[in-house]
Amino acid sequence: MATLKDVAALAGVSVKTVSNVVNGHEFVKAENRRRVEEALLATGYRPNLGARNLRRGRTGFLALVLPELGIPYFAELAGLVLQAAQAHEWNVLIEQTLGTREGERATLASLGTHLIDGAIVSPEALQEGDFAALAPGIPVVMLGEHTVDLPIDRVGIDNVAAAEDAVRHLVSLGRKRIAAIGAHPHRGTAAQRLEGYRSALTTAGLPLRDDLVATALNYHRRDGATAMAELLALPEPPDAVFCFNDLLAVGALRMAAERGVRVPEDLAVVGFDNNEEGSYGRPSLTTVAPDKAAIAEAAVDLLRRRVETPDLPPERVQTPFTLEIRESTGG
Amino acid sequence: MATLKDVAALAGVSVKTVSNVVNGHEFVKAENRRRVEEALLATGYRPNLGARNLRRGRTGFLALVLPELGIPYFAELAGLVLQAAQAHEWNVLIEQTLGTREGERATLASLGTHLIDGAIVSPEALQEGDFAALAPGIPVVMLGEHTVDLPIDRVGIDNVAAAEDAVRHLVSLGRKRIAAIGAHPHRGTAAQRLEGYRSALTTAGLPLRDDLVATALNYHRRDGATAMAELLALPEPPDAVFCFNDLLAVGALRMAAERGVRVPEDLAVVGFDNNEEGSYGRPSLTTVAPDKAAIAEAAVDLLRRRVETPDLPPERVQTPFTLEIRESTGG
DNA sequence: GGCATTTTTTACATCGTTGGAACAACGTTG
DNA sequence: CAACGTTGTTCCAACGATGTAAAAAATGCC
Repeated sequence: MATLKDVAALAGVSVKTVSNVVNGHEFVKAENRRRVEEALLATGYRPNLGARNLRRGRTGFLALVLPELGIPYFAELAGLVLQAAQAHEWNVLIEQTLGTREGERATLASLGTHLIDGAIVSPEALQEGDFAALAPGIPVVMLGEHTVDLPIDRVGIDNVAAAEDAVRHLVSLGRKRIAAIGAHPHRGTAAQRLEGYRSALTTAGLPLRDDLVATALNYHRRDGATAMAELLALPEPPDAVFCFNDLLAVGALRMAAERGVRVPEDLAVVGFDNNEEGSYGRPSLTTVAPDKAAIAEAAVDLLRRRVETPDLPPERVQTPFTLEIRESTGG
Repeated sequence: MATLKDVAALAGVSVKTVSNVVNGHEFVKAENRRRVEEALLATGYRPNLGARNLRRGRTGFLALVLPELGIPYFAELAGLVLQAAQAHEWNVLIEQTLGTREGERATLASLGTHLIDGAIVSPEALQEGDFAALAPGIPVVMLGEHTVDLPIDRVGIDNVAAAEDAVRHLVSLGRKRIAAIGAHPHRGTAAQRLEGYRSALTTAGLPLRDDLVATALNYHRRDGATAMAELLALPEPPDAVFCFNDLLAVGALRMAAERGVRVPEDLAVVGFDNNEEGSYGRPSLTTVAPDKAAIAEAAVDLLRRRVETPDLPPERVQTPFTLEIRESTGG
């Protein structure tokens, strides 16, 4: 692979002159510029970005830390972040934590390897104190909620309001025994959605029944199915269920069908995330639809600002969402 | 951010000694090792991978070029490649081509920027001559089939045999009018699956009817729905359909349901890819299940071998697959 | 203790690039 | 024609890490 030195030798000028041409600096004589450009073509020169970045102190990389690409929400989000980053000439390095606390800690710690200009992190299991692992001085933008309150930039939707909207919709259908699937001891997002669920029930004058709140330690389809099975086994099973993500809802729908429960007649179901999967299922899934493109763009933009001006006060960006009403609630 | 120099100053030894400790070389006195390790902890040193790789002549990066992370198959595969790459201390850079020929050409051309040690490419629309854009000397492993026959490493399943299995299964159920969804003028994978479909029909003594082969220019859910609608509008609609991927099948299932066609009674459906989505739908989807982990591992491994020994003859690795029989064919 | 041998440490050059200083060539001006 | 500013070029150092070779220290042996 050709280096600046090779090009310079071929063009009969100094290395720096070639560098000047490559970087579009002025003050290069037309004659020399022509010869350098010729030599560039002849050698097929490509800058070694590693060396360039070493010299410039900027890497041109951004890390995207998320639980798992196998989860549609994160896969879709990752695709959008990739596109948003491209506009800022950033390459994206994706790191999977597999949703474990240890994985997240380790990944956070590895961010300090000078390889990246900053990181967008979607935490799931992080807890108090884990942020100490984060090398100081690395610009980070957090996605969604987390339980720890640190001075770090954040992007996300108003989860409480979104959950309230979802549950209010179920209330408006006349449902009385509205369950929730997805409570979690350590997830900030879960806590907020639970809060919205409770507040909507209270506002509607419905009782808060603990047996209608199902915990899910993971948010995969099978966890939704398991939780649904438990709810349906109650002496007074629910007539509606609000799932904290679409995968849980898909699992719940499947289990309801297996148990002969009709959706939406016997049971109305609402999800969260608006995965494309939900709109093609039978019944199609009513769901809270965060504007994922807005999240991706806001995160990349916020990160760019922080990289350029590290001393800005931390910011909290709220992105919009809508409620997509489909067949699973009779829409 | 601390550098080797800082650590060396703190420990009172030379930079190289610190480097030796970091890299686990022998011949470091216990006393010095202890002091260096102390200093490493105190400074929170992290190696600058850019600099290290510059020196080593290796970038530590691998590009994964694929159509779109929003497609479950590629998202799942990407997750597995990430994991496989980790074992070889490779960071993965994901590039989306959005499935367009121009996107793929452009990405291939940009691989030459010295940024990566090699690339794993899942081509979709590449055609004859497009490989010229690929900078020479860059190790590349191709996933799946492509129409061009070049001396390049490849990993994939036997698509002809897999399609034959799928269609043979439909034949064994007694279906007579077996349709296919997913024919495509320029996709190697589509050509192979079509070949398998035809050969299985011929072997079973069933006629090849062109009106039962639906083209899909994209492989998204909506394309499957569109194609299914066309097939169901035929004077003699099919009693089974083999979809070239699961997304097409999901769309087809949805459309069948909307038209009041019962699956599997009136119509048996088989997909391809074994997305988790398919196993939770109603009915759950019978599908060809490639061993994705094996594909990811084989690709990374093949790439490693090629990086280390560029002169090896190109290799073709076939990974295993199974047929998962579920409700959509009465399983 | 003197010498050879082994172990441990260090200085230096290097990877490919770019910023800055220094320098050269040039035309312009007083 | 000397002094000057402008334009264009080269040289050198540096980014942070590591391989090499040489220097230094420790060890063994007679």
